[in-house]
Amino acid sequence: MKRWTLEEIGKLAGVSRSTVSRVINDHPNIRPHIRERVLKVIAETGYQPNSAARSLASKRSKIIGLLMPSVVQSAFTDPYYPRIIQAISHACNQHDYTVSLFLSQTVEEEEKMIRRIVGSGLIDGLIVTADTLDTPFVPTIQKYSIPFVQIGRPRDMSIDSISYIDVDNYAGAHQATSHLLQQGHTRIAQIATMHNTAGVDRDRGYRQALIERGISVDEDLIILADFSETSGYEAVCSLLPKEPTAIFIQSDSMAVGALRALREKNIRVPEDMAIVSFDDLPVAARLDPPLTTVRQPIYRTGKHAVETLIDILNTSNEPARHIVLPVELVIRESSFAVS
Amino acid sequence: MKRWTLEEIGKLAGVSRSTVSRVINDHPNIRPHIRERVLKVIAETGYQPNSAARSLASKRSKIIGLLMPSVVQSAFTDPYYPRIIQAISHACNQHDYTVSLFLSQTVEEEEKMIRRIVGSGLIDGLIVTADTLDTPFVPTIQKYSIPFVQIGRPRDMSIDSISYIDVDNYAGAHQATSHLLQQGHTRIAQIATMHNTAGVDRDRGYRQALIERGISVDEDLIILADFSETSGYEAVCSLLPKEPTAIFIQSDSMAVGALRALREKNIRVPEDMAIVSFDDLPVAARLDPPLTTVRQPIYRTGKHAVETLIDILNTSNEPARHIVLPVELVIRESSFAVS
DNA sequence: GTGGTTTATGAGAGCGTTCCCAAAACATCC
DNA sequence: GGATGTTTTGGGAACGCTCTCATAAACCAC
Repeated sequence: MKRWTLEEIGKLAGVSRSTVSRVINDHPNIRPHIRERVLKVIAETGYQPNSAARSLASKRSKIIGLLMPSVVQSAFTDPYYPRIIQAISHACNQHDYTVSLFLSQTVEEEEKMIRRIVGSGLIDGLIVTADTLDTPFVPTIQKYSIPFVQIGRPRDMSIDSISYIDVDNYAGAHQATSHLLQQGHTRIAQIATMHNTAGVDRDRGYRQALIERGISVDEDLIILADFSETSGYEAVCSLLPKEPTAIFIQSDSMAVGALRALREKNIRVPEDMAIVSFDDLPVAARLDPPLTTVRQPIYRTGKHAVETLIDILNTSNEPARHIVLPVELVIRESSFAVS
Repeated sequence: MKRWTLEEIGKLAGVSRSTVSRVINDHPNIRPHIRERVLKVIAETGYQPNSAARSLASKRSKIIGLLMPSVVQSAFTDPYYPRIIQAISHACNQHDYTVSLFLSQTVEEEEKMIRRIVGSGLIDGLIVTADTLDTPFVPTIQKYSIPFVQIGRPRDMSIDSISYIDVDNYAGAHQATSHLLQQGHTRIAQIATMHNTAGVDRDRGYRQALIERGISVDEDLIILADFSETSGYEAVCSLLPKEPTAIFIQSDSMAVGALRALREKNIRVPEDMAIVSFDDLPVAARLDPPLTTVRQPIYRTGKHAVETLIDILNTSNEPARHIVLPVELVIRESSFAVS
């Protein structure tokens, strides 16, 4: 398959390089019959503009990077990440952008990678999944002043300058906890994480719901975990002596581990222990019993991230965009609401 | 952060553009003190070569594409894919390559995408996960004569011209089935898939193991499924009336569904039904009972794919490389071998 | 020193676009 | 039918690198 150039296409169509370029880039002020003639030649030859030349001349590569920091790696078993990757990839394709993937294992590697990517002008912008509260690469990225959006709210201090997409973790947790309260539970435990703002916000929602009902928060009923299945399992074990009647679990994957622990101890769900969790991953509906859980729109999160970034690229960086997507409590059997 | 050019770096170091270029690209014939002087300036300025200019001049982008065809999408819940993405990404970083991700939803989209990617010279090579037996994009890729490697053996007809990395599905299935035979089972069912060559090869291994023991294959005991958890569940249901005493299940994710079905029917594993499966995903060890399963080296598969592709890029396309990685039977409780 | 050989460096051209400016073509009006 | 204004087109320069070729510098032997 021959690689054509603008010049050649122009010659075939009887016009100049510039005109062909204008046709391709949808410039106004082209006489219709010329445009058609050019398009015909393009179609016949299968001409594709050379992307390197384009980037060089226009200073835009139409590539956006997806950076998932080192810590996420361990959590790569969580189906959340594949979903978000998928969403971002699709959205990029739709907008004629290409995604490049940057997964790093260690912090140093990360630093080096960012330098290389960002310094070389390979990418126009960056989507970053904010996993931890301390995101050492953010300063680096900002130094190069490359547009980026973060998935997940950054910590408060930097919130004004950073564009982000988040889901309403606070409201979701609030709803989940309120739902348990409505079932009459008063000793509602929480399996929580504090590594990222999602965890922090969910914790806030949980607390607020209790407070609104006049129930004081019992710190003993809050167990810290790390989003992994195993940590959910362990959290339940250490929670049982404290005799809660319900648990709000901050993620489905931890809930999987939790259910396993409860089954082993012969504790019935929801009769002896009501469970509400967060995410609504596909697995939630298939568990025994099916999980009541807060559905977060992962796909839309990814889509919004891409579209927001592209918008920033096409306009300007200011002001930072903040998008918070709504969540929805999906009631299934694990919380007893059905019976 | 200022973007420097070769010319500027050269001026600062008191040499020409060309010399700086040679230092960066590790050319021989540079006097050591000059090289040092240049390197010093590069370090001080934080200079990074512009990748667009590089690609344009050298006709190599140092980007490789990872193409996952439409059909894979549905199976994106299978942890296999995240793992392989991770492996490929890491391997690329290690070799100073960048990965671009191309997930397509529909076949037409795929076609269009390939044209755009491949025609524009954006990528140097392609890694393709071969999900189905019919891979309509392979001809398209070949038309553009862009180097690529496939993950998973292609169907026989095109095997000679295509480089691929595969795991030894045949041997794995053979081992798994033999293991069940050694436990004294004779009515060994199979939950099989035939969508891709992995499924076909595993089926062959299963059959061969039976035949070697003088047991004729009972086609009734082979149920077709599609790698999904749900299909595993359903397969078990339709298998039970036929009263097998053991099942070889072609993937862990189907085994998850299968175990769920067996638990619901109060059939004990491994006492009433021995299970051996394939993949050894993290979930396998955590199931109840832990799964005996054939471990395939997913991470190494990805790594080999990248390295093989880079090797092809640096040398020539001929002859096609074929790599088959060994697998290993991991014996846990679901097959009764422990007791 | 001289001549010849090797090694190290610099300058020019070219990669295939985009962008800008000037020229050409066309339209409008008196 | 010219003068004027507007739209459309073409050509030059630039983007920042690599690659080739020519030349300058260094080296070596005699």
